[in-house]
Amino acid sequence: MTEECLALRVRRLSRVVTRLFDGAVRPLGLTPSQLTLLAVLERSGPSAPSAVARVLDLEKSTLSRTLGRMRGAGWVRERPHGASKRLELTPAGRVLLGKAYDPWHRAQAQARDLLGARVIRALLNLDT
Amino acid sequence: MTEECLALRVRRLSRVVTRLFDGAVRPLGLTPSQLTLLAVLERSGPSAPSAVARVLDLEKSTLSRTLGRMRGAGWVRERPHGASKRLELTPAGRVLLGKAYDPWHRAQAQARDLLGARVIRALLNLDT
DNA sequence: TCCCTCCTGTTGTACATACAACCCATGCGC
DNA sequence: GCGCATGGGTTGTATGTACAACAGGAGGGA
Repeated sequence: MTEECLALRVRRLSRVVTRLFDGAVRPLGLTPSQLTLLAVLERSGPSAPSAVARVLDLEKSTLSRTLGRMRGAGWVRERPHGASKRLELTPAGRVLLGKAYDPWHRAQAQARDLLGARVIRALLNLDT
Repeated sequence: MTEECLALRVRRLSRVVTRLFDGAVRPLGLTPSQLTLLAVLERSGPSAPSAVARVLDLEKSTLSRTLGRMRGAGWVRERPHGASKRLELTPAGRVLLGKAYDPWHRAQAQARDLLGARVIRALLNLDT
């Protein structure tokens, strides 16, 4: 069971990769989750939380709390929009994302070395 | 960045797969982490926490707390051993692991469908 | 109009996870 | 024998993650 369990494999891999990125962006006061969120908002422009949660396969409650912290840090802002809202980066958020690019790239390179081309190709072709 | 970020990919995948296994074993009062730990201890026999942490790429502090909960539930036991200790399953732990086999197998099948043969082959060939 | 349902988001609670700081035992050099 | 580094484990604190329960607005049908 320990040999083939996909939960074990995927979760262990997630821990290792997360530590890589965490070490890289931590000096900026940023976590991997938060960096991902900044990047998604930069790419998508103003978005509803539910849409972001769908894209990232994140539980809405999880997203709600992480956004709370990021709003507190002044990196994202939300404006009401019907029954929902629209999330957008603040200027400070954009600046931070810019500063995160180099560390991100370093971690990405480390992760590439760790995973190897085969795994990466397989992962990127996955719609999830 | 969102297109190729390996942290995003691996972490999202971990969330999806974790939810699959969580849904399967939750009725037993078990979490995916705890199931993994039961399986590892069953397979390895009495083990030092540091060894288990190494195998699973788990931070020792994380393992310490998860073990605390499992000890509280009566599924694992520890006996002192020099400066360290040895962890082992209790009979209740063994029984629980037995009951978890069917749900685990179902989740594993779902995960197999989700990931596809290519990804799985790539993952299993990874030493991490 | 009114109610009912559905969609969205937040809050309560519990667990996983990590880094940092600490405690303790062991063993080693001298 | 004595200090001292080293490894192993726990505790403090913060974040991520989820399920369940709840709140609130929007729309639809009678």
